[in-house]
Amino acid sequence: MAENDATSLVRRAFVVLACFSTSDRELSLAQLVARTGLPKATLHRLAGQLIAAGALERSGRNYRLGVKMFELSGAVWAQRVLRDIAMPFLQELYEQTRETVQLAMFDGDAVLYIDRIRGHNTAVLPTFPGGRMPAYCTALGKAMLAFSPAETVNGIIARGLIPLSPRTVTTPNLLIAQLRSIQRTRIAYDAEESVSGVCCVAAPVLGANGRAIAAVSVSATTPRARRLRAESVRSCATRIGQALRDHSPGA
Amino acid sequence: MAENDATSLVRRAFVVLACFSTSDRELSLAQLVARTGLPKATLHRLAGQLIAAGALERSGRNYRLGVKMFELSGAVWAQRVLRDIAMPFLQELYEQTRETVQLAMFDGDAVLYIDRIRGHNTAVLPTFPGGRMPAYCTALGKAMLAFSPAETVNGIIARGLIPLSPRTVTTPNLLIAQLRSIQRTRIAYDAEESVSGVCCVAAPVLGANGRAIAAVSVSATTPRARRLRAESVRSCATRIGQALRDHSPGA
DNA sequence: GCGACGCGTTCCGGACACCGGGACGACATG
DNA sequence: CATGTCGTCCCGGTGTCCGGAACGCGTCGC
Repeated sequence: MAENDATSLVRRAFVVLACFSTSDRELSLAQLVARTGLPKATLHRLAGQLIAAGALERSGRNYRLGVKMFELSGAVWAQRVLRDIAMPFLQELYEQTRETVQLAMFDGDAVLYIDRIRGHNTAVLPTFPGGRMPAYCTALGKAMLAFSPAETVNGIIARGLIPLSPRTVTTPNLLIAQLRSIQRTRIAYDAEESVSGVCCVAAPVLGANGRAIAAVSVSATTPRARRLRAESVRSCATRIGQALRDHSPGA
Repeated sequence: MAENDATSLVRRAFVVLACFSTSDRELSLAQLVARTGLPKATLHRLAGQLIAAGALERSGRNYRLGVKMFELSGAVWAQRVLRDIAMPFLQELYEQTRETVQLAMFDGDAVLYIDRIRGHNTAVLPTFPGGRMPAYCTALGKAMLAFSPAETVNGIIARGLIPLSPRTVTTPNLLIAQLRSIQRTRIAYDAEESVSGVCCVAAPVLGANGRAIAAVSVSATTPRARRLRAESVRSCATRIGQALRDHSPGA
């Protein structure tokens, strides 16, 4: 485990917290040891300190993230402002489509999900606010990649297009062609490329400089996806972009 | 500053992170020093470590919370499950009312806001997901207090009912009478008690044991508040409670 | 029942990551 | 120019942190 190279306590603390970022609700001390490579006694003490700080909680003999981590997230300004401004538009898009609506930003090589509106009987997605997915195989990611610097795209291609589903596009030329199309149409599709059985239409939220700040998407199970209206998504994204510019002129 | 008693580095780290939990988007090193009482060199180093961990970011000479803090929040299971399950119902409530809908949990003496749906031209509230407010002067808080152990209520009263607005209820007997009424009706009101110019109707989400797990509210500016339908809010809360029980039988 | 194993908790001598006062350069102001 | 405030860096000192080891508990297989 590369993370046991960490010598700084703060770094170690966040390595431990990050262990919970996957699908695990709770982890035992032994599991944390296995994941971080930190010595058991060290980890036990660190976990105790994280509990005292509210970052972790006990659940029986297991640990889970504490409410403090939720609370601190509200103060992450970039996400909060985007979410606040986008919410009315996302809400309208949901009403127009009756399918799951998602808002995401770009972070590293990944899509970082910011918010989501879903109704009864909408597609069950593995994504959630705070979650991440590789950019190259999600409509949201591609929508943003198409309006990102070429170095970003090239970097992602160089690091490899690992398949996430049987339909993931893994050839650089095909991805680049898709991004070219998105640059023209401002609409990105994900035809079961990230999640089998789910299709997605996304559009980039652009800043004043033409770069992607975020993206909006509508997702549906494949049989229902033919009803997804690209124009609604694109319009929503455009209006969010405008609302952001109105909120922070010069941004 | 009481927090400078902290000797554990983890504790100090979270004291620093908590400085951003208020309304400040960014803080300078000097402001962090003033707020935490930690020595400047110590703080400078700690902030650097938090940056390395992704918990803080630089913005010019200032600091702000980093994207990592948003990302970790997605893994706080209790909030995530509640939010996921409640979302379709919140969405319906928004459509019925066209006013700001909020979902909250109870944490310590405070309401912790979990999610919010708002539209164009809805009331501007100072609350946001991750934010907190005293329980005794918010409809959400009172809805939950009414279905909490008596010790909880007595503790809050003993610690003092500090006014948040000119309309905040600060006499224990009146609060208790309100809670009695809420126990009968399952509806709580906030008539400009927490925020001047804003009224709120809330209902508790009850667990199988009759205790409040969370609460739902609709807020509107005072002139529009007479249209708020208590029955819609109560029905929404009841259905969320049922959905939670279906999701985790025995909880 | 007994031994082995895995788990979490606790102890304690050692050490090194962290501490913080102080120096320094940059910038703003009178 | 002098003063004050800011953020950054240095470095000797030290106390918080480290982690191996021991321990108690529970489970499982023989």
